[in-house]
Amino acid sequence: MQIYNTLTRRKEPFQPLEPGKVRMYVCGMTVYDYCHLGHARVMVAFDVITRYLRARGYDVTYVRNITDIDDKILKRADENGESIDALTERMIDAMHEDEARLAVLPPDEEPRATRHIDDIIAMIETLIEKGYAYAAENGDVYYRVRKFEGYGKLNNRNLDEMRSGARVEVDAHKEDPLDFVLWKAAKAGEAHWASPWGDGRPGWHIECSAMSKCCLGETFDIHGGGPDLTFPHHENEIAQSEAANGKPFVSTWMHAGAVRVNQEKMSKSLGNFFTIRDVLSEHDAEVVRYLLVASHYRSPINYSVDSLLEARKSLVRFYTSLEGLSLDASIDNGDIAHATKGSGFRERFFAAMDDDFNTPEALSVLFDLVRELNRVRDNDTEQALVLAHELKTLGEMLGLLQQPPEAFLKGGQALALSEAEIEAKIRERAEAKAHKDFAKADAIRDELASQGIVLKDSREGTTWVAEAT
RNA sequence: GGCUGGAUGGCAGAGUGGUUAUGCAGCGGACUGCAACUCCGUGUACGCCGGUUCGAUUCCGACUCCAGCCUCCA
Repeated sequence: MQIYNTLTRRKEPFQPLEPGKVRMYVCGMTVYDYCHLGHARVMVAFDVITRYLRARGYDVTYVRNITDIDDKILKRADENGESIDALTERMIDAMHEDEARLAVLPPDEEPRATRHIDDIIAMIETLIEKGYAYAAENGDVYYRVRKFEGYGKLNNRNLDEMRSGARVEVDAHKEDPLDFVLWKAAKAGEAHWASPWGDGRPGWHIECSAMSKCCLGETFDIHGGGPDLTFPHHENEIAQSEAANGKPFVSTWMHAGAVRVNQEKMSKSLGNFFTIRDVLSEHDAEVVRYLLVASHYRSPINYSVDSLLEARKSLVRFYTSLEGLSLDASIDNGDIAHATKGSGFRERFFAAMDDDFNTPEALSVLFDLVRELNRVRDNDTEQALVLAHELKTLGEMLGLLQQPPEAFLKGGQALALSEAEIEAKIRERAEAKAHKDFAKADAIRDELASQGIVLKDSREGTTWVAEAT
């Protein structure tokens, strides 16, 4: 396998520190608001990565943190007139709901900043002891950026150049404008924890250094996150962890691409974001997931209703080919391996995924598989079943194609008629057809079509599908 | 200004130093009472200018444009 490493800016052969085992940390959400599609992208991308690594036989430990104390949280709780706990619990529940609907499997651990204050304080103390941090008079503790030799290596940044054009906050308590805060003194009435430097709360970056160490150790395989975290967040994590531990922090840095709207990054600060729940109130969750998987995880994707409709059409093709084939456990896996031998779909799928998780390429293999399946399904049911089973198995590695086909094809749209009413119309039309009253039959079909219901006649009878609108 | 990516056919989106991506849409055919689904066939492509090469969309350099980061942001 090879994976693109942000640190070296190239694809590298993937070599876990411990053979057969992958330890991965992904920066999760700051829980002061509902997740938007940008968050969905990161969740889905690393979900696919985890699923595939496991399918590949790795024992994966996937840790994704929750930032549950932070300036934005304090502000929002205050605005809402609710407690910090109430706000963060509410948002964490919402996040779990959202990801479950998107078929994102839960990470193995979800450490929360507020539950690791001791680890955070311990790490800051180590940094002070080693001369990488200093406590200021106001009770803040800062990281001494110039002391860390490798600072800027993740982003290819030069400290002196940063200084000139930078919009770095000037703070009288800092020795150097580039220094960043590790511990923030609490103002009167703010949430706080006791520390050697007085009451306060952790800075944003330190929690990930402390929690990743706690959950995965001082050095681990993969660290991931959104596209806007490379600087300063991940750069600062490297500085903190490597200075404190005296060891390399992470082998492979992975960053997802941005979700855009009208060619502009979807973000909180631009206010152009769509929350996951808003999108899911109008669109099938699997369609949204498909949209995210249909592009490579590092490419930017542009969000639009048109792109969702296209995603739906692709899924319709997949599910249509699976429709009517009963896939139960009766198929023996050994038989499948034998029967699909030579077809090469699985090999091609794995080859695509081995190359930096190339999901678009992997999907193209599945489309080829579908064509083959449709070709054989009328005269070789056994082979069709084998292929359908293979399609579902490979689809699962992408978190797709696990619904009953009929459920997907008939659902996802708000229909004006109930299923029973539709069935009644179909019977009425069948009767008309039997009497060669094609005008009436066509009228019924057109009537249903106008309500987004497409009829499909076949030898076995008439079925229907909800059309994307 | 500095640092990253990117520019592919009507749209979306992979990939490759010389050979079909794939999906949607289009066109022709098969199937169908007519359709839908499906199958078969088919057209349209690699930002611009140079260089390397027998040959470049693919490698190198310049240019133009786009996006991201440099401030909280996934």
